This record gives sequence, C-alpha cells and structure tokens, in this order.
Amino acid sequence: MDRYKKVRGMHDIMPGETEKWQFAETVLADSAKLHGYREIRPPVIEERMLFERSIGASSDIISKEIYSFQDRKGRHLALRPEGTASVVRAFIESAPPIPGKITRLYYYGPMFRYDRPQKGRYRQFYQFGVELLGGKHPFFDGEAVALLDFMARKLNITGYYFAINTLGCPKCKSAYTEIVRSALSAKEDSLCEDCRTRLKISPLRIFDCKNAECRESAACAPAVTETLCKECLDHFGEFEEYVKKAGIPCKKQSGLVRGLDYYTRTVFELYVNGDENAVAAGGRYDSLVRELGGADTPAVGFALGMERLISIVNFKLEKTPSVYLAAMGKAAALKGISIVKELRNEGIAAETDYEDRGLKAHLKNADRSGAQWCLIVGDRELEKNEFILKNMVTGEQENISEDTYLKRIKELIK
RNA sequence: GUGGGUGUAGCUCAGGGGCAGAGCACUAGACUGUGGCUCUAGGAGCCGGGGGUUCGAAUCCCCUCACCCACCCCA
Repeated sequence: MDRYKKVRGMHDIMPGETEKWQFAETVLADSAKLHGYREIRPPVIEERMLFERSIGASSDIISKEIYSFQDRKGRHLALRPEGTASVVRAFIESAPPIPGKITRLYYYGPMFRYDRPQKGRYRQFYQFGVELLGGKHPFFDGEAVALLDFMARKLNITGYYFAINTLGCPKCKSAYTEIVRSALSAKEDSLCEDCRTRLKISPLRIFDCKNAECRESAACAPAVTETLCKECLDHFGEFEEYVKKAGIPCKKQSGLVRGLDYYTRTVFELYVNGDENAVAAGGRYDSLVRELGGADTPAVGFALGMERLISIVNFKLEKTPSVYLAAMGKAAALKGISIVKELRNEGIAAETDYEDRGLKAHLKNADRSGAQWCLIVGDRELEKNEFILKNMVTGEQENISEDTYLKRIKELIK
C-alpha cells in the first residue's frame, strides 16, 4: 500500500514549529490591535474576477499562478493568492462607506499560488496583513511602516531596513511607465530576453532585473521623482518626514516596484540584512476600492510572509511546566483520574499513561513527554496517603501528603 | 515555466555491476518501585516508482514522481 504524501508545495507545520508560529501570530495580532486594527476573516475562496481586477490580469500571479476552478454550478472561483482584494471586497460589501472615516483591519491566513516550491516558498503559505482604508494623509503611509517596524522590534529581529519608493498617482504612474517604455525601447537590443517582455508588460520591473546590464540601460531613464506631479512629490516628501521622525531605518530605492497592479504612490518592502527576499511588502492603493465598485477610498496596507518571518526570528520559547502522573495499580489509576483533573483545573498541564506499567516505564514516559515533574502514585503511597513528587530535571524527589499535594506542586512550579 | 542537485532503515547518510550497511532512534536485558549515562542483544528495507541493458542492477541507460537549490515571480 502506497503511503499518502503531502501534495506538492504544501507543508505540515509540526509541533516544535507550531509553538514558534503561535508566538509570532500573537505578537503580530497584538501589535496590530495596539495600533487600532481589528481582525477581519474573509473566506479563502472568491470569484476569480475579483483577483483579476485587483491584481491585474497580465500579472504572473493571475496569468500562471492562480488556483482557479469552476464549482458545480459553473461559477468561476479562485483560491485567494493574497489578502487585500478580499478585504476590500468585504469592506465595500458590508456597509456603505462613511466619508472621512478610517477603517483599520488586519487579517491572517493561508494564501495559494501555483508557484514552483523553493526555500521559504510554498503553494499554500501564510500571510499576515493590515489594511488602512479611508486615510489619505501621507502620515498614514508612515504609520503602516511604523507598525511593521514595531512588529519587527517586538519579534527581536535585528539588522532590518525598509526599502521605500513612490510610483506616483495613477496619472503619474502611467505617464512614467510610458516614459520608461519609450526611453528603453531605444535600448531594446541591450536588454535581456526577460526584460524585452517586461518592456511590453511592465517596463518598471526592468529596474530590478538581476542582470546588471539591464539595470545600466534602465539608468538612462529619468528617476520617478523627476517626473511626478507636485501632489505626488509632496506626498512622498511628507512620508519621508514621518519615517525619519519615527527613526525607522529606510533606504530609498528608485527601482523598487511592486508586482501588483493596484499600488499607487508609496511602496515599501521590509528586508533583513543578508536576505535577498523581502519579508513583508506593501504600499498605497488609492484607486482599488473604487475600481472594485466602492466609493472613492484612499488606502494603504502591507502583507507579511509568515514562512519567511519564522525563518528569521530568534525564538526564545519557554517550556510550560507540566506534570506526568505515574500511577501503578488499579487503585492508583482510579485515584489518578481525580489527580489529573485537579491539576488541570489549576492550570497545570498534566498527562499520564493508562497502561499498567512499572515505575521504570513510567519514568521513561515522563522523560520523553518532556514533563519537568513526575507524580508517583502506587500501592505504597496510597497506604500512607502520600505521593512522591520527583523533579525530572534534578532527579530530586520528596514525599508530599495527599491533602496538600496540589498546594505543594503549585509552590514548586512557580 | 527554465536550469542544477538529491532520492538507500523511523532520522542523518555511506556504498557506484556480484550477501543491504553505519551512526542516531526504537525494543529487550544487565537494573523485577526510579528516567537520562554505560554495556549486551534484537527488530528493520520492493535502495522513490516504471521500463530497458546484463548471467546478474541500489549501482549503467531512458521515462516518471517527489524533495532541495537557483532563475522567473513574489510575502
């Protein structure tokens, strides 16, 4: 019989890892709440068209990485490849927008992309993200970066910085795209094959081609900031003021471009020194809400890749104290039922093995379970109305009376 | 989607045409009410799957699948 294996690109997060995830999840959620964000939990399935409209039909994510299918009624659906589209959809759908009102939402969950699996990259992967809807002021962009910075510090990440850039408002962005396209069309011969395709689909991406020759060619195009309208320039200027004032480590990178169509103006990515890939990325998307059928609502947000985050966080996880009950004989086993119940009621993790084992086997179990304490109860103990409490780390043990064992264990554990 | 690497015991891996191996882990005993340390013994595998070459294939060839790494893309 063949054994079942996880399907390509999927991964199990096993005990040993889950503790790290839980820690990171708690820090992220607490940080977001502290900044006024509330959790939203959209479904993982949406209409395929929602993603086409938001991310861009020509993007790689839609054109070759989306998990899409038809259900029994022939509806064209897709597993979400990212979170923003769903959040915006839910935002629009749930209530009529109130002008000037700021809505802060965070989400966490699995995303799906049919990519080739690689280090830190899976077909089902987890993202934590936040979206701030209704905020136009550039300081909101700053606040988004500040929240990421806060999270990084709370997770004890060191040696990180933000790459920041602006793409301009939709007008500036498309104008600049054309400027770059025409500037580089003249140099098409010096571009690599990939970049020639990029020239047609998303010329801005040539700026961060791995090929140095392409980047050199791209350098002849004017920088974004040289072509922006005054409003866009001011917006970016104020954003820079915010991050400077907040003391957030930033590096301006005029080549920074995001792969999703909906970004406008501010874009940023979180990098940890030595890593090539961004841990988190985001930016402003002032047109998306309207494009998805909502009222004109400026917005800014970011998403953070959990797998990548987990791999760079230095975890110092404390073991929670626990007790293993070694009950020998039928009478002790019966007594054990109430003992473990009482321990658990006191918030002390307790486990036992119901097979009738000798003390040796019980201690071995206790050792393997990782319990710091072993409570030994056998016929001898029952006769004297006392138990033996053994410290599994030091090997020391003491007799404790049945009447006061709970109190004594609580003392020792704290 | 492209390129490279690797699939052998539960785990980490050695063996590269002629008996299927080591370390760790596991089980038992030394030690029948004291785990970890030590020693001894033991269990065990369609050598990823399919096809081919050969007297003979874990080993060579072809196909396939999976994992890893890089590109692409992205978090």
